[in-house]
Amino acid sequence: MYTIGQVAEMFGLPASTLRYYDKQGLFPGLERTSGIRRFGDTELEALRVIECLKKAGMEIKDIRLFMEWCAEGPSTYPQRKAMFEERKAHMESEIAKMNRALDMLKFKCWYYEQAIQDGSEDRLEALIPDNLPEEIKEVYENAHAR
Amino acid sequence: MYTIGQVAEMFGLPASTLRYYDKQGLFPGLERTSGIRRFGDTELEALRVIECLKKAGMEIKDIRLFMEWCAEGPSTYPQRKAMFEERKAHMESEIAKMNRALDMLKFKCWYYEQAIQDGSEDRLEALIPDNLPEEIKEVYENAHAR
DNA sequence: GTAATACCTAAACCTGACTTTAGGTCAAGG
DNA sequence: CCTTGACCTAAAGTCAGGTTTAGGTATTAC
Repeated sequence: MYTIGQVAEMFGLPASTLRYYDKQGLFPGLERTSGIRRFGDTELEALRVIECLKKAGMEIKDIRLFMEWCAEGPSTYPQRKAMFEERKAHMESEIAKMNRALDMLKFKCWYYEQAIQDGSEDRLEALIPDNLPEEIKEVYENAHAR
Repeated sequence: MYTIGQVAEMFGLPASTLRYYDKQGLFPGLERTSGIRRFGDTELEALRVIECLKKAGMEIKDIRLFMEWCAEGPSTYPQRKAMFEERKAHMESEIAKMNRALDMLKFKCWYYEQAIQDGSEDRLEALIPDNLPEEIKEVYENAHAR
């Protein structure tokens, strides 16, 4: 069992955030001894899941719903699974979009590299979009793909 | 040249957002005819870059800085390149983190699949962390890697 | 002529996710 | 004893990134 300060330390979060999560209902079964929160393995695992679901773009109120399902027992396995499946799909599409944005960034890095060498964008603008060198063509096309 | 409504349509954004971006200085050279905004190729390209940089986790005020550099001419190529390089690195690390979170989601999907079949988490809990089947072991380890 | 559209502005409002503030309890150390 | 540190609460404040509102102009459609 850990105090709020220890958990804050472990996860690199301010204690105020943990209190806030608790208030939002993210630790349904959290115990206390004389008013003081006691974080156990359940809560540490919950926190790992919270970090994951937040990175997956989920809102606090939906994470709370998941935590409530966990507290309800086996009857909610299907809902829990469906939530993870939905998040997985969402996240895969987010990662795909980010990779496209990343290709745009790569292209811009190459572009400014050239522009610095040339001293202007003139030569470069003549290359876009059909006369790009092989080395960068694919990145450019991926970045601009619909 | 396009009106705000046409651009909104093209990018699937509300016109209010485009006005907001303009107010935040994201279209430094935007022209107007009798008060009405006229979006040209420069602004469309700016908007593509804005969407990219937003996806890369950049704040509006930093995007404005970039747009101002663009308006200043070739002397700012190095700053612009540095900004993109920094964003590229940031984004690569974000994508890596998201892939770890995704592996957590994949693991949870598998976990609940099993739990539903078993009717409880008991057998499952005995498998974690050292007796997981090959099919899911790597995903689990990646998800929990420091 | 007047009504519907599409544009404009400034300013107020909203949301999510925290963070800060102000005030209080309690145990240990000097 | 009394101060320091770690905990507690409720409530107010903050911030980014928009969105909505209220009121106005200009063009086109009937």
